[in-house]
Amino acid sequence: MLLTRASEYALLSLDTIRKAEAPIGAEQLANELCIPKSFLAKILQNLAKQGILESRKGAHGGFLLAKDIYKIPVYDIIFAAEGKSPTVFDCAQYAQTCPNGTIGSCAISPFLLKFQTRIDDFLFDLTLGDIL
Amino acid sequence: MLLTRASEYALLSLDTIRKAEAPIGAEQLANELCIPKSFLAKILQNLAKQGILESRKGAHGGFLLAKDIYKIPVYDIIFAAEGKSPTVFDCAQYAQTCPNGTIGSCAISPFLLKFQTRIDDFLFDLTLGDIL
DNA sequence: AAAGAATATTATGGTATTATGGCGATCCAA
DNA sequence: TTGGATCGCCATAATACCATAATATTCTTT
Repeated sequence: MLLTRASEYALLSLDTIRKAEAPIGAEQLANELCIPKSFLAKILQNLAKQGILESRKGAHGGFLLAKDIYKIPVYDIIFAAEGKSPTVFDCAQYAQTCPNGTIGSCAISPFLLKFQTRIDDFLFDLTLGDIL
Repeated sequence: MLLTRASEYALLSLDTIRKAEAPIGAEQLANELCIPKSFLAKILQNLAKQGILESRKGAHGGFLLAKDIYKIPVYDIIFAAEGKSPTVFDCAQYAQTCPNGTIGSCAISPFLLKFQTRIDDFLFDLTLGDIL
């Protein structure tokens, strides 16, 4: 699978957060969406680091959107949630056992690159506002 | 990752097989491509079942292409190699723990569907001949 | 100061991927 | 017809990653 639950949770959370008027806490969000609290907290933190969410500590704190939903590419959300960009096939990861050791220059490299580019472009051009 | 090594091995194998004039055995192919024999054998068998490869037993047997490379969608190859179609995100697999239990009708379903369709279309229209 | 809430770190069970080995069934060729 | 070559199938090990849990710490508002 290209995406894991982290991305699902991230997108669902953002949908709830954008509808709220005040900051929402991780725990409340976890309850509303029936998502494990700890797991969600980590995802929200990553979204905040990426500049997608703003986090406020202390009483009446929580998370809120940091920018306009039409200025947040879906790509950024997924990258933050997964901790890496969604990849078709990661040659580098298999460097040790790449047949012939021809990383990036084998018969199927052009195909993989083109495929990857298609996906990246799609996710870059699409904003959170477009899909909600 | 969207694809596993099974797809990589399948595509590399098909590239070698199409260049050969006589059937190639699984063992020889494994040696040439530096791929574990048993693992490769299973993949080749799946490609044969799918009608992409033809298998010949006995002396001077092996695998050869069953049809023209421009009539083999990359989608079919991946499906055969992976044992399933490449999915962006499989909601059904998480049916038990889907937030709100709204499978296929949550806020992000339309996005997931559109994304999946893009990938499917890309792989359907692309043939083995196009990428080699 | 005290309470509320994010932040950070570590650990763990489960599951999919990846890889291996062996043996039987089948087929071709001499 | 006989023997070697090859596919076909099953069971299993090892590895890696996903998803989750638990806990302690830091920060901020009231």
